Amino acid sequence: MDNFKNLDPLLHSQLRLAIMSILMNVDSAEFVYIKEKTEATAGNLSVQLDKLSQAGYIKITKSFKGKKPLTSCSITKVGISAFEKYVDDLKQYINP
Amino acid sequence: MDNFKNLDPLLHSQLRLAIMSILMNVDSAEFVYIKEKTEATAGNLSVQLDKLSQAGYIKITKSFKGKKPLTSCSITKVGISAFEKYVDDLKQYINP
DNA sequence: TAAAGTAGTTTATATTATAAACCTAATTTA
DNA sequence: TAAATTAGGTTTATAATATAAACTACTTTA
Repeated sequence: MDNFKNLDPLLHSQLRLAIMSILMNVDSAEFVYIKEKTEATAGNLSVQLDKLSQAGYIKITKSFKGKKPLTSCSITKVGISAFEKYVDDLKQYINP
Repeated sequence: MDNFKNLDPLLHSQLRLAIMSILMNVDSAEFVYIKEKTEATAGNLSVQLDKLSQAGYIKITKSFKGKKPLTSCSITKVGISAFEKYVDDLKQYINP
């Protein structure tokens, strides 16, 4: 309980944290839904989803809704663990 | 309770958050003490303390301990409010 | 069929964090 | 007492990160 634990840099980012926060509470979410909830630009969201996916924190499934592309995201077990650890580590910073 | 609040970018940084966390719990702290607790390099610490000071979140007092320079830091009222707001905003991200 | 819209991705730029190099003064060692 | 070492920083250069602008590919509407 002495020094500060390093916060997972992948999660210590407002947008990625918001994405993970959403995905913690749903089975899966579509690109457009996440975009609206986070108020992120599509470009930024695309990049950050990719990073989370690269890390294995989320799973991205590309399909079609009718004839339009549809990107769906869901959190993985690894992602859940990482999120929980992040929250736990963070407590050290925000509690007296 | 719908969309995500923006997290104060000045506080949403591991090192600056650690600095503020320390200063929330003491009257004042010396540069070297903060450096040890946070395990930051002196250069990085110097820069980040300066940013917090510029924002009015902390007060930096430069004096001498014997013949050596001594930099002391303390949190301001503005800093306390900002920290508390940050923690509050953050809860939206980490609670279900 | 031209213009506008949807759902994204790629790439260029701005911002931020970090470390390396540097400074000044004091102290120790040879 | 000259040279190296240490303390306590600051400044500056670089690496990493976030963001927005521009672009792609396809679809719908006028």
